[in-house]
Amino acid sequence: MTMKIFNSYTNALETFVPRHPGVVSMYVCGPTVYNYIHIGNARPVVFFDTVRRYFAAKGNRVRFVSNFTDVDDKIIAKAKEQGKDEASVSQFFIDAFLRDVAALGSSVDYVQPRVTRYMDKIIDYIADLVKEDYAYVVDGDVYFRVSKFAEYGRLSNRKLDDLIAGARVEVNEKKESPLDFTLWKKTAEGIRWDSPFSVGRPGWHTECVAMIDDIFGEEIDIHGGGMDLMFPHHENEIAQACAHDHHRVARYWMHNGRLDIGGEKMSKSLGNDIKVKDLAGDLRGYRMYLLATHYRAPLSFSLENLESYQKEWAKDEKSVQTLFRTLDRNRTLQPHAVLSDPEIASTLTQFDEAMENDFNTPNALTAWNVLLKIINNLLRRPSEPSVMNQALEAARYMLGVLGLEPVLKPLDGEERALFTAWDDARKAKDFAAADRFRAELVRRDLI
RNA sequence: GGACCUAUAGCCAAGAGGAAAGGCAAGGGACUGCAACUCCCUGACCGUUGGUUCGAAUCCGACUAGGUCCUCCA
Repeated sequence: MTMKIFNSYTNALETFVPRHPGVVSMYVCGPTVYNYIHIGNARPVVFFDTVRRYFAAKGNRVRFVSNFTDVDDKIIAKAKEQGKDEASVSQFFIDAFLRDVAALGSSVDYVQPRVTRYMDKIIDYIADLVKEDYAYVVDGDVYFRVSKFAEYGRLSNRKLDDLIAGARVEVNEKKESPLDFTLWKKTAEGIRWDSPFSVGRPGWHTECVAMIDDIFGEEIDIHGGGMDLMFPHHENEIAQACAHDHHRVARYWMHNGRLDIGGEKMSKSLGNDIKVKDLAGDLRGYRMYLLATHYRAPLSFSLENLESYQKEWAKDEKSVQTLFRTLDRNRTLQPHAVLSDPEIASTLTQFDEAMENDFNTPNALTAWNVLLKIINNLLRRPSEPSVMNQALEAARYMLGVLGLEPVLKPLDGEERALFTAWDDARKAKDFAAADRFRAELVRRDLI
């Protein structure tokens, strides 16, 4: 099979070949930590984690990096408002972010560079751009000279003339061109650093390329983020990297589509923004909801749909748990089953084909549903332990890739005895006792 | 003003030129000591309208409705 990825840079479906065989390098734009993340922020968090899981499941070593933007006007404003320093504000929301990420079933085990800890490298990067004449200093501010980069606009498919025509009346007269973007801003307020240009702080476009250059030291395989970052942020990253590092940051650019609420943009002014931490119920149901739509398509959120997917996820998890417990009760659990059953094997093929087709997670979920039906049928009647173990193995693989991992715990002696007692009571037609044991099993969430 | 995206059953959603996947909800049936879970069966003039084609949900044009970007935003 061949991995196909839609490359936003070329606007085409391309065969994915990592630069170094067996190693996939990924960078995903992370959050500006001035608030809790909302449900739209969860989309790239879940999707790119799934990409990572798939590559890892296929035996690759995945080098996954995602930054924290902990220098920003909004953080400074928040710190001022709360009478704290910027570092404690950003640390608070970094912690909150990582809790949300974990609750969504995404791994928090990745490289997490922060702007505040990258200041020297960011300043050096900007200084290099100035030295090479790709950037210029005016009154302590530094701007990137877009006119020097002929390919500007290629990623977002824009023409320079259109951009200039559409540009707002530029209040900043220091810039040579309204398209030039800020690399460094001189400031007397808030968190700031000394630099060869002035005392100030960096613009937010340089951090990602400085981090990528430092951590990977070469063009990476995949750069991901939301479609709304394509312009200007990613365009600006490419411009800087081409000037400084002589490559386009990443060989494959991936952009996820936007999430809205009931067809309306989610925004504070409409009063319809929802924070991840405020969602009720198991967030893995939300993960399933997010993965049920292809990552590039727009997704319209509703609480009704969330509940529907949460219910579905609960049923799915229950089936796998029942399969696991049945094998456990019969002492026929095998740690690693070899997949020889053709029906089960074909669901795996179907699953992989979906994933290899530009991470078509909706179709991967369809393959999962086929396997789920097989599992439920195996559970309806006495079945071969070896086939059941294969089904469990396949389920673990698929759900592991999707980040929807059921909690599977072996039964302890007491639980095992309870199942036996229930069985015995039913066999003896002592239904009053059977109902008591059943109620206890339900109470313990074992059936 | 410029650049785009989306429109498939009550809801969610695949499919991207050759007989409309899947899930949820709903109805019917089966299993069960009674339940729950589960299983089986039942659903589509693919936004409207012109065109291209032997053949269009899929390609092209127009229209309608929503949305995005050009300005902080995943």
